[in-house]
Amino acid sequence: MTLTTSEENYLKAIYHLSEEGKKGVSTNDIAAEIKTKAASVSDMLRKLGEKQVIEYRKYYGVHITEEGKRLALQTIRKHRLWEVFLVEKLNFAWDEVHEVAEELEHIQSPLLIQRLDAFLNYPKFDPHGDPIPDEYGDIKARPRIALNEMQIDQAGQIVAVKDSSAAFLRHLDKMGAYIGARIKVLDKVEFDGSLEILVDQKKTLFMSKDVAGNILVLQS
Amino acid sequence: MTLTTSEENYLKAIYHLSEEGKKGVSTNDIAAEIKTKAASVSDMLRKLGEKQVIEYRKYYGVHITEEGKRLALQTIRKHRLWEVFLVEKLNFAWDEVHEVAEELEHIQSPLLIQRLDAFLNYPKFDPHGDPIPDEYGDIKARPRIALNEMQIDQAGQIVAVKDSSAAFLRHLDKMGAYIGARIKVLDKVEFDGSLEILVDQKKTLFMSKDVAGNILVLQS
DNA sequence: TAATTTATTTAGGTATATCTAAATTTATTT
DNA sequence: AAATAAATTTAGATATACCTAAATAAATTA
Repeated sequence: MTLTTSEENYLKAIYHLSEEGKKGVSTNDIAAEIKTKAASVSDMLRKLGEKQVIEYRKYYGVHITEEGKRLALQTIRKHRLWEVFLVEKLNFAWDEVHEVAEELEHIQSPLLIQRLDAFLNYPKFDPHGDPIPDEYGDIKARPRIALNEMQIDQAGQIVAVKDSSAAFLRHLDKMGAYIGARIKVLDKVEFDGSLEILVDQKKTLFMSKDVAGNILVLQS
Repeated sequence: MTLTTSEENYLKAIYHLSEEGKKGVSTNDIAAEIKTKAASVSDMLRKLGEKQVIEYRKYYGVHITEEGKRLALQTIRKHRLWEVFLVEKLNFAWDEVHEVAEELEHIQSPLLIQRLDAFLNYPKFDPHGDPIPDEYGDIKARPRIALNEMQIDQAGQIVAVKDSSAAFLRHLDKMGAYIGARIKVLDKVEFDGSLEILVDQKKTLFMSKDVAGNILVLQS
């Protein structure tokens, strides 16, 4: 079973949307994710349904099949390995890699990915802290908590963001935080839920509850 | 001006065919090079003509324009840089890289290529000994020399054969030589012009002037 | 030079992946 | 439960990049 670039992109979007809620994924949600029109999505869902990578019941959304999940995870694996390469070897900033990885992930060569994985020393997480599936699609989970849910005096390391848009990543950088930073919650303001954070044991900064809710921390 | 993947492939083929003979490139030659049908080529030539990357006169073949040459050289640059990456960093054999590089060359990101170039330490030649154009399309020529024209004690690497018939390649193999082998000329016999060659710093062999004349070496 | 062969182009068709607009189904209100 | 709103699908177009078969131009041969 081989998929076109476009089919891979749809399947990846469906996989990501499936992970969020447990229910079926809607046509409109997919259209928003892919930045295309609902009519185009309907067309593609019929095709993906015929290829058995999703279960498609007209008007009732889709569920990804086991085979679909396997294929989506392979694409995700490639995307994240390329991101590691771009950041660690080519000195890209971690907020510059997404678009290029979006292209690189569609290169078809199992040998290439196998060798790239070895060259990068079998990384388990990408520069955004997201786990890299192994060649069988297995993911090493790492329990993460949203920063706004941490208690005062708790410490940890920023490992991911929920919304990884360039805009948000830039904002994070501007504040003085970054993925990989070691942080500690100094205070939580009762009034609006905002937090005072110590970064790398030297810099303190304030962030809103919403920003903190978008940051995932590995507690230590 | 941006070209589609397909347009880039046609332009690259036209560039390569242009380099061989100085005359216009024919529709059928392009079809053979791209492995497509003449009718498809005619369609594409009209399009490339409109984009001014070739001069197209119906029934009389095409000539590449300066802009077309510039774009073709950029694609060739990307292709060859990726080949270097695959061989030097991912341990691909030099004869395994072409297909993958054929895909990688179409990734659109000037920054990526700039960084890749730096990461590879600005290589001037790819693993086949072909020169890598710089970002302005300038090529550092390093003419390949026939093995029988080398001087005693000169060293290099076998990068190609003029006659690539199965019979000749079998003979080469039987002698203990192969494309990619590092060689050194130990002696040239005055009597018949035959040569004594050291292969991979361990094995010596003799070959006739005619055989040596069919082998192209990249001097080091 | 006329006839024939070869090369090339045009005409018309297929498949993918989009789109807009209209039709239809499902969900929500009143 | 009927009316309305929202979501989704279908119908019909467009663009790319192919294809085969037919038409036509150019080159070659008799």
